[in-house]
Amino acid sequence: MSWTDERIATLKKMWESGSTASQIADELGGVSRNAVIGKAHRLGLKSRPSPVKANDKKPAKPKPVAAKPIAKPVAAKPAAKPIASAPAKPADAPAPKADSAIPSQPLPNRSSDLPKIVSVGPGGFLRQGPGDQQAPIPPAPPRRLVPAKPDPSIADKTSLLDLNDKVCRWPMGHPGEPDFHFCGEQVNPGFPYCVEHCGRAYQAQLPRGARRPPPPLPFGGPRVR
DNA sequence: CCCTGATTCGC
DNA sequence: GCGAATCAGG
Repeated sequence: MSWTDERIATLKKMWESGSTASQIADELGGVSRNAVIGKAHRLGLKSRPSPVKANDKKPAKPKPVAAKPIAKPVAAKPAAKPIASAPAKPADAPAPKADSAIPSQPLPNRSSDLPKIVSVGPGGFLRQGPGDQQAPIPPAPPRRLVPAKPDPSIADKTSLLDLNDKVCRWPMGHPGEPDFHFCGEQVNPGFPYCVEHCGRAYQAQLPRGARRPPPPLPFGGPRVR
C-alpha cells in the first residue's frame, strides 16, 4: 500500500482526533500500526498523549539503551491541554449556586448515591459524567457551512476538506465510508468541537472503581466487521 | 501478558 | 520515504 493523498488526510484527521495508531491502521488497512506512527512522525504530527513519554524530569537522564554514542538532543514539547489551565470565564457561564443542592437533581434515579460530577467548561459546556453522555443530546443535524460541494453524496455534510478553525471537528461515522463527515457546528471558541461535543470530549472523571459505561469514542469505536 | 507511542535503522 | 524491530511506559 502506498500513502495516497486521501490516506494521508485520513491519517492526519484521525490522529488529531485522538484515535490510536492501531485504530488508524485498521481503518486504513494494509498498513501496520508502526507504519502509521512512522508516517505520522514523518508528516510532522507527533507527540500526542503517549504512555511512554509522560516523563518530564529536569535533570538530563542519559538513555542506557546500549552502546550508542549517538548525540540525541531531545526536543521535548509538553502540550498543555486547554482544559487543565483554562481560566474561569465569568461572563455568562452558569456559576454554581451557593444556596442548596444542584437544582436539576431531585430524582432518586438510582438506588445508590453516586455523586454526579457536573462541572462547567470554559466555554459554557457542561462536563458530563460517564453515565449521562447520551441523555441531553437532541438530534442536531450537522449544518452545512460551506457554499457548495461537488460530490452530491456528501452534499450537506462537513467533509475532511471543509474543516477549519470555526467548525466542530467531531467525526460522524467511520472514515473511508461514503457518508463519513464531521459535525460542522460552530465551535466552542478555543476548542476544536462545538459546545455540545465539548461536553462529550471533556468529561468529568469518576473515581477509578465507579465508572461503568464504556466511553463514547469518536468513530463509534473500533469497527466491527 | 496486554496495550500505547517513540525511536532506530536497514532497506 | 518506508516500516519492522525495538524500546519504554501504563
